[in-house]
Amino acid sequence: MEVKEKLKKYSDAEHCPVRNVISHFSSKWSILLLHILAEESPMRFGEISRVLEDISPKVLTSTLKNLESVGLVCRKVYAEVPPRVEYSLTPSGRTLIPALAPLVQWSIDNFASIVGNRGQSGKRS
Amino acid sequence: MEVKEKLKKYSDAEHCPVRNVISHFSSKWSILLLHILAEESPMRFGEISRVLEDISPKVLTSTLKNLESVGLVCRKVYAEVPPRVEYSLTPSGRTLIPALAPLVQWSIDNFASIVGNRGQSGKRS
DNA sequence: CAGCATCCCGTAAGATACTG
DNA sequence: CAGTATCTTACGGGATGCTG
Repeated sequence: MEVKEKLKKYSDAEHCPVRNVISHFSSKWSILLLHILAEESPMRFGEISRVLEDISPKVLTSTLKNLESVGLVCRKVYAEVPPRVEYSLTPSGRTLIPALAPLVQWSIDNFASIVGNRGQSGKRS
Repeated sequence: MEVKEKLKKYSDAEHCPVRNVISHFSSKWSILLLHILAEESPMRFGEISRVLEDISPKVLTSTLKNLESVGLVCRKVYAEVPPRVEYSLTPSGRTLIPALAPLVQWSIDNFASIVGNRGQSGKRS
């Protein structure tokens, strides 16, 4: 198939798998969150909050909900007092991690050159 | 290193390679654009516009600039009348494509289940 | 042709306070 | 503890019109 045809087709977000999928975990914390859960599951809400110390509960909630809605994360509620909720990766979520690995590696390898002299030298806001 | 330490470190966007890198091409058209240029380089501004027919010049410009600023795309201006500008992937940009491939594949494989019955059946706006 | 300038909108994301 | 509610800001993205 012609490149142009293919891309014309994928210009429509609804028909582009990559965009459709990426859009779901390209939010600020999604990938980080996935990797946290990949290495340590299950985790409780508060635990995650403590690790991602800069995330607000609201954002964490929405990020988790988003990931849950696309079946990457599993949310398990325990009817206890005090309440306990545990998050973990779904099988589907687990398969995403290795698919992401090369990209992560690339990012690490190219981080320096991408950021240029930022982050490399003493630059810290 | 402890997972938590690692993630605490990466919570700061500036120290997280993945987020830092991904943030640059997680915009709506970036990946599509990269793949277009991966298959057909160089391309002129107008050519790209025609392929990505839904993109506005402004957004295309900013997307290209963004990709250029991180060294993924190369912009070549020809001092002619009428002006001609050609865009192509940099070597760095080319290495990104294969790193993205597994993710793309994963997206394709999991597209259906992610979107659920949307896009599968007749759903079209 | 290849943009830039400008205005507008929707949504991600942050801060803060409150609750089952 | 695990969120929700509300407000506010920042930015991506789109539309339109203009220019070197």
